[in-house]
Amino acid sequence: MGSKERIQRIKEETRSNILDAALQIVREDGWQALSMRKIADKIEYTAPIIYEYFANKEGILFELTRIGHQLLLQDVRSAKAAQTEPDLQLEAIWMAYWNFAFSQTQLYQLMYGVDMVCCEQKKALPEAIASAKIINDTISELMVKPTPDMICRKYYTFWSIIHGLISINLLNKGTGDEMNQHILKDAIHGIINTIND
Amino acid sequence: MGSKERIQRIKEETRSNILDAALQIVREDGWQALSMRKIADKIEYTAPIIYEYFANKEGILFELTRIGHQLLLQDVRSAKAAQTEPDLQLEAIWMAYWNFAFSQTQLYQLMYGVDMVCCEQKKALPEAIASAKIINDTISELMVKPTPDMICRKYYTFWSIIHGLISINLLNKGTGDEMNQHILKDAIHGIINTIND
DNA sequence: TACATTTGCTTAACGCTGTTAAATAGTTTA
DNA sequence: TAAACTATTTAACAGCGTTAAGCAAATGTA
Repeated sequence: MGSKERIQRIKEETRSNILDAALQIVREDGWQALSMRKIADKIEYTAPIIYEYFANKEGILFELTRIGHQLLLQDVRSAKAAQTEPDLQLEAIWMAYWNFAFSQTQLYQLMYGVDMVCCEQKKALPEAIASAKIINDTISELMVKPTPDMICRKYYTFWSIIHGLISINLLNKGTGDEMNQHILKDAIHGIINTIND
Repeated sequence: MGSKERIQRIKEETRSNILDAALQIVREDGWQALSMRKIADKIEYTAPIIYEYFANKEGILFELTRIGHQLLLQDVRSAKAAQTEPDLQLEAIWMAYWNFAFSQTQLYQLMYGVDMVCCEQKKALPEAIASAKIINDTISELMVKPTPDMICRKYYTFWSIIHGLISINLLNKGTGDEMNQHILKDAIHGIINTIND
């Protein structure tokens, strides 16, 4: 009778289990180790079951990308809220990106990896847009005469150097050591100081 | 009789054909389309033949990485040679990186892609080291009191922002449009101007 | 209660992947 | 001419993403 909701509930649970299992496999053995059959093994089903919850493997990756952007958005919001001055807010936000990349490396790789799929959709992800908006707003607050074009340019400059530093550190299997964190802070201050040029 | 050399020659030719075929496939349909059988088709052999020239697929990727670093090294050398002043040399070198990324996108993806294989070997590649040395020397010439530590830090800062900007542009399927080239030049000048801070 | 239908799940299969071993054809050597 | 060696292919294995068919258990209906 009233088991409609119960069924719905365990279905959502299974869907969540699939995502959890996928992430667990990737954390243990990297993206190249992820397969539908391994996910199925982990949730104690067989592979075809997964296709009742996701259209295909890319669908799972897309959902994980979304989860990643959700988590990052939370961190960005907290970072901004923890500071009052725009310059400190901006620094805190980029440090949040940095920390996210090394604490959630696999999600970061998926979200910003070069060859990873789901490129088109990413742009449209509301969580990603929300994070970008927070950053743009903070940059705007720092400018004496902000124009959309200048804000965008500064945003790209910031994002490039952070993403670049992170990439190099991830490539070198580093965990974001002190020297590079130093470089990051230097670069952030450099851009902030010349933000009105 | 004297066909030993001829055989050697056509063997080297086949090896080269394998690499050419691989690169051609990747240029046409992307990295995910590359397979041993497709390479074999293109050179009009069957797949197992390839294993007499390369240990495995990763061996091909490694060799392509090497070729990429060789080409880039040439560009870097030309860029430096075309200028006399260190600051202009440095700008020209980074522009060479930028142009390489968009003219040889597939090789660039292989050389610096996040999830691509051959990570450990890359650091040891002599061509990659040679390019890095040229850049470090040029940075050193720009400094009034260069120390290894500071040179390294500036190198990382440069490389991060260039690699970051390139990544974003490649992700957005862009071809390195004018605005981002503008950002790149701005950033380079910014770092050069504060190189002694 | 008996039959029909739907649901949940598995098995089997297709075409693809990288890779290896066995078989075959072709050329060289004795 | 017979034996040895070389070049190349065919066949196969295990794994991949994905789909279709089958089965078994639960549900709805008479």
